[in-house]
Amino acid sequence: MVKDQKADGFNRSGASFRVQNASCLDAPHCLRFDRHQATRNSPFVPKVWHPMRLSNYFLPVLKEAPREAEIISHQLMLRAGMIRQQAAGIYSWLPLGLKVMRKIEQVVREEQNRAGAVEVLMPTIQPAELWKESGRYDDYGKEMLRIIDRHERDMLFGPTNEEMITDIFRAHVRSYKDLPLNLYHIQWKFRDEVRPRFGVMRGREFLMKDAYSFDLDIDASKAAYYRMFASYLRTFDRLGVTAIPMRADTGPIGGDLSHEFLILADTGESEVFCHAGYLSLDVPDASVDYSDDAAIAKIFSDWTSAYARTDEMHDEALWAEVPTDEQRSARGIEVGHIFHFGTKYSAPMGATVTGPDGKDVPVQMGSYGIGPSRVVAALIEARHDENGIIWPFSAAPFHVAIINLRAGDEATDAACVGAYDKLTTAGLDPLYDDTDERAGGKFARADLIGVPWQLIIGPRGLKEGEVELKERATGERETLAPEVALNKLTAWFDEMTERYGG
RNA sequence: CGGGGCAUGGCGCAGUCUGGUAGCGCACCUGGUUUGGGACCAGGGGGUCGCAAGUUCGAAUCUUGCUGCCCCGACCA
Repeated sequence: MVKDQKADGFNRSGASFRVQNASCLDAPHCLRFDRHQATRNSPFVPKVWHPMRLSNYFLPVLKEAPREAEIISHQLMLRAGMIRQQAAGIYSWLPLGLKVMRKIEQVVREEQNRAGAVEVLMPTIQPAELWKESGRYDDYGKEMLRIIDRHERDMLFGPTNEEMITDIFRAHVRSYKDLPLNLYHIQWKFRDEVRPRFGVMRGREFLMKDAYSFDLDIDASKAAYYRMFASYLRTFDRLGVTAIPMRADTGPIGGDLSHEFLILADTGESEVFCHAGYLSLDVPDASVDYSDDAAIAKIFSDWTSAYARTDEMHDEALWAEVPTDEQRSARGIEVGHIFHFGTKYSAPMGATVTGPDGKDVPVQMGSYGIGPSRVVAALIEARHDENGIIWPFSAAPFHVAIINLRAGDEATDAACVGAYDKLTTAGLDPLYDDTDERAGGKFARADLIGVPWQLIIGPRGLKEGEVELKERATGERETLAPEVALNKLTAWFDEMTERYGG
């Protein structure tokens, strides 16, 4: 932040640039024309553009949901201007949707890094050869989008990356001393689903974080699995939802140890059955020591000892052993899936390391997926009301909407801009609604896009030295002195950062 | 891929049965009055009615074929 700048960061002269809030991930600062402050006859009044001024932002909200949207998250994502459908199961991400997805991605990234995984980036397009080596080129079926390039080479749009990561591993790793190793990336995948549906919940193109672990033996590989397991618990906890690990079928990826993580939501796709104890189990906190195999194994054991299965894996006999008053059945959305699959890829593809005894052995592998694009929809399914979305702190596109009830009124504008500066200085990411819409429209829009707080500033309140603060989740409104409201927001921000900020 | 449905301006819809050359609400533009929970008045712009062929003097409307999208099922992060 430039220190000696006057409080009005949006000064009309446009003479000075402000250092952009680090949390803004948008386009570089540039000169734009502020249509709000422009007169009708001369709209080209250049000024410093701030992207988080709503009149300069791109937030195409809809009053009515398009007919094709059936489920609530799809409807709300369309209404809140987060996405635009381009074809069945294929979406453009508009600014608000992109911002949320990036925040989710960042939480996932931080927790992967914390658990010892190392980020890479593999391409979306892969050569068919690798898949012929593993035998999956023929097995994967029509879900894999096959492409022929200009040289008549068989290519494909990657539905997953086991083959490619195995290729990278075998090219660079020779010794058991380089293990354990866990590489992950966050990249777009394409699966040509027979029937895409529910918006980005089951799209054909989707963003996935996929991690791959490499270990010398099964015990070490299981320890790697447990670390990812623990990091998933932390990831979803930080995202403000309860995700319960459930024993899963291994599916086409194969393997013999697998769990799905399901967010509980009334509108979830699958029916789940679990022991009530899961709803109050402690999630490992930020001090978790991933180098302590025993501690991590205990987390795994604590989170898997009681019954928890989806309808597909449901076992009535085992379920009957759960005391009736401890049984909970609910709906869930799968947001993560982890597999241990041993040497399924390393053996056929020759990914071996030399062990301490001098013998080459194929590495033990596991893979670990979370779909950030799906998590966006899943969070909405889990957290919404009749007025719109209710974002958790970590995924919220903005922390607070500053609602100017009389845009153009000098004192009100100044108060809003002053609040904006104080909040950004404190680290918050506010959205300043400086449009000249009516109050009702602004409130409805702020509710719809689900920003945690609304700071409502108007001339009537200012005359009494008051502003209003509304909490989105509860709907509670308080009339406060501006300083008190700002202090409350910054205190909230500090507390949330402490609790969910990683 | 099996079953069902839909396709008319940016969004939501009427008009189709019973053919006569397209309408409503929201949104958008202009002017004015407004402004603390989705304002009002006046004026205005925007649609080859998914595509193609056919029937007819005439097709959004009838016939045939195709395409796209949505829902249920099988499949899946």
